[in-house]
Amino acid sequence: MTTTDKRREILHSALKLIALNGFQGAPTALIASRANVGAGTIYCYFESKDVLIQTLYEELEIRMLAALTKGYPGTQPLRERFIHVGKSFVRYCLAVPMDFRFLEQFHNSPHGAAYRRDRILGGKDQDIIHELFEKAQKEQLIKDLPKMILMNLFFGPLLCVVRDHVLGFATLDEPTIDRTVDACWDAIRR
Amino acid sequence: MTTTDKRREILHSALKLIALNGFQGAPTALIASRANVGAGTIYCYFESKDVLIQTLYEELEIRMLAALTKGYPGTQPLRERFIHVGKSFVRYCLAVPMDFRFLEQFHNSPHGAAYRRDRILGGKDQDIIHELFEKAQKEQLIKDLPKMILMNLFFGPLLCVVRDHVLGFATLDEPTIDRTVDACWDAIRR
DNA sequence: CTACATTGACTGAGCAATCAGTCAGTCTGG
DNA sequence: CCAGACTGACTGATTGCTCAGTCAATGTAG
Repeated sequence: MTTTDKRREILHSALKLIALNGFQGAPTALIASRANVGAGTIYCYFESKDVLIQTLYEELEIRMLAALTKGYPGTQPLRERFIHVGKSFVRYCLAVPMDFRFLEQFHNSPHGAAYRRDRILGGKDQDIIHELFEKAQKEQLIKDLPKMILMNLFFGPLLCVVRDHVLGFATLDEPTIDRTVDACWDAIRR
Repeated sequence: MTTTDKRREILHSALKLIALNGFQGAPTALIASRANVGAGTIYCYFESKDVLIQTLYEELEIRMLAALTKGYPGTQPLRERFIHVGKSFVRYCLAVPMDFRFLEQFHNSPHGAAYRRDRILGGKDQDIIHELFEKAQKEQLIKDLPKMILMNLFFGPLLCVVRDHVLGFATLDEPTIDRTVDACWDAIRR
């Protein structure tokens, strides 16, 4: 087993434990043993448990953004772009439920709040999705509300619906996903 | 200070600490000292920390449901009832941000998942809000989607928007609240 | 004085992080 | 080609700390 394998095993085992049991239910000793690695090995690769978690978060966020961007219909009408992003978001989350649960745990923790504060107050929020909302607003296709509210109107329900599915409270099939994303568009369109 | 006062002080101090710092950041020793009470006194009133948290949750949930029900326009058109519930929800959460933060912490914890599972699978979910969605669906005023998805479409964005306000990422004024709730109605209406 | 409420030092469990030690793999001098 | 020195990735018992919960001692109301 190479050095990189161990690092990957540690990240994977941490992801799984945190997704299933929360930060509480993922002691370093358990992360190590599930990764078939000594307790100290974690600290060869990561300065602290916090750094491990932060690293994991950043990797998952990059993968998520890539999934939303993949196949992005940049030339089609804006409405189609919103629908694409919404569906991609739901499908990606359902495809990697562990990643989704981890991201949720992270967001609802002191880590998450701090991270978000940095991003928003640091003006670092600038990606394809922010662009999309700004353009649609300029073209008066969507309601005249603060961008953050529009984003919550669109993604808020999707987040809730995916959570309910992943936790086993509901079941999402393809047609239901499509119609839910359409409903989110109804919320923001003029 | 009477017996009841101490109980209330303990609950209040726990609420505040958990809302601000999460379950992690609310050790029983600190809850007790902030309540001007000995560490053992908590256990005169509550079997365990878990029971204390559960009790607190149930009290807050009752208050919240009361706030949504207050002034409920049971005779007006269904749309107006939705708007009333939506606005009441947002206003109440903004009025008691600590309660809101606590409820969020609770929902995003093992406690919350277990509680929710009991409610949903036990078929205990039957209140004025569920009634409202069912009636609107029977009258074909709202979309033909599973009730749980409709509820997420309506309340999901409100939850997100209130969270952003309470965490200081955004500011909600009255007109914005009104227009956001209207947008949530657009999401579910036919 | 009695019965009960309250206290806070204490206990044992569980935690993140450490570090002295191990050993497979690599290098070096003969 | 090989024996012996060396390296550093890896290990896991240990450390120091925090926490929920306990209980003997103390306070207090009737």
